[in-house]
Amino acid sequence: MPSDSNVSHPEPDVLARPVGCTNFKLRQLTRRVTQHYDRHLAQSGIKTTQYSLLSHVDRLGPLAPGELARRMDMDASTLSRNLRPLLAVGWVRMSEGVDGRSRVLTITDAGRDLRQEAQRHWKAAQVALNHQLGAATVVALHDLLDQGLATFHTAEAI
Amino acid sequence: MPSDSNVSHPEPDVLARPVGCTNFKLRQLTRRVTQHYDRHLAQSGIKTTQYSLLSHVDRLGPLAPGELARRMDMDASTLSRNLRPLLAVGWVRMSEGVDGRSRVLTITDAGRDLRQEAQRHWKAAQVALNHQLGAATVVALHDLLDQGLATFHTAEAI
DNA sequence: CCTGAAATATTGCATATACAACCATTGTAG
DNA sequence: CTACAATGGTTGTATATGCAATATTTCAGG
Repeated sequence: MPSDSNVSHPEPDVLARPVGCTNFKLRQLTRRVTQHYDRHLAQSGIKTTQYSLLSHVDRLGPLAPGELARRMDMDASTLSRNLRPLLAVGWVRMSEGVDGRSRVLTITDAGRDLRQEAQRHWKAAQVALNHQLGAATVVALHDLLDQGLATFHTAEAI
Repeated sequence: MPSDSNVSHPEPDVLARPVGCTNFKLRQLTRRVTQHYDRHLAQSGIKTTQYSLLSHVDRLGPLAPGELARRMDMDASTLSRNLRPLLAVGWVRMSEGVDGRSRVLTITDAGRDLRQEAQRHWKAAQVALNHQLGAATVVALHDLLDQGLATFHTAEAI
């Protein structure tokens, strides 16, 4: 049997043959897609990442920065800094927590207003993307991204 | 016909129903995957993004910064700055181009050596990812990412 | 009580990313 | 030839990202 093209392996031999760099492709598409969302959200004066952060603070209610970082699966220091503009502008408030160490994040009224306004633009961006890529493609992509996130979650040892 | 669940539309009605934010999911997975590659590549003292850049300069041969930016589908100013560390360390050289305006990028011998060394770690990272996610999943993901990139390419009007 | 480990958040440092504005050079229309 | 648009690249400004190191506070033993 010189060729195995008709053999139905559960996992083909691609295992040992990386076809292009997953990281590069991911970063490339992420750049493009972020620009797409940003162009829509620009009309509400907020970046997509900030909208994302604001939405999470809104939905996950008053909670500690560390907890939010875990939920959003990002480094605590990154979150700390990304919060800065939102705090400065007054869309989010940070108050003392139960401890002397911990803090609590709460969305403000202004923040909630902006979030509602921005949500319309986000939705437009998402719908436009669905149209451009085709709904089936987007659904399939989400499935794979979710699967990747579930598998990878936080740190794995080398 | 009250339900269309058995009708084979080419595009289901998901078009108008965004299921989660594509951008957030993409960014989230990109963060995780970049960390994965970076942990492997750390052993050769280079970041994944830099390895990517170095590889492109190597493969696409001597070429102008602008051209490289177009090929890698990134902003020229981003490329300009990302090149800085590679130039400083001497993995890439920038010389005068045909014009007084244009420049030419060339990989150096040191750069080529490092690239070869780093490539082993990149491959290990890619293989590990293939194992963790399953080859079929990675192949499917690449397909969707490529499809997205082809559709989206650079700027579209809102 | 005191001391060292654990938890929580932030800062130092380096890189990645892009838009807008800018400088230099070249090409072109008059 | 000269004024002006086009081209190629960098800089200004702002944000995103994470690792390592650093406070600060709490907690667990002794």
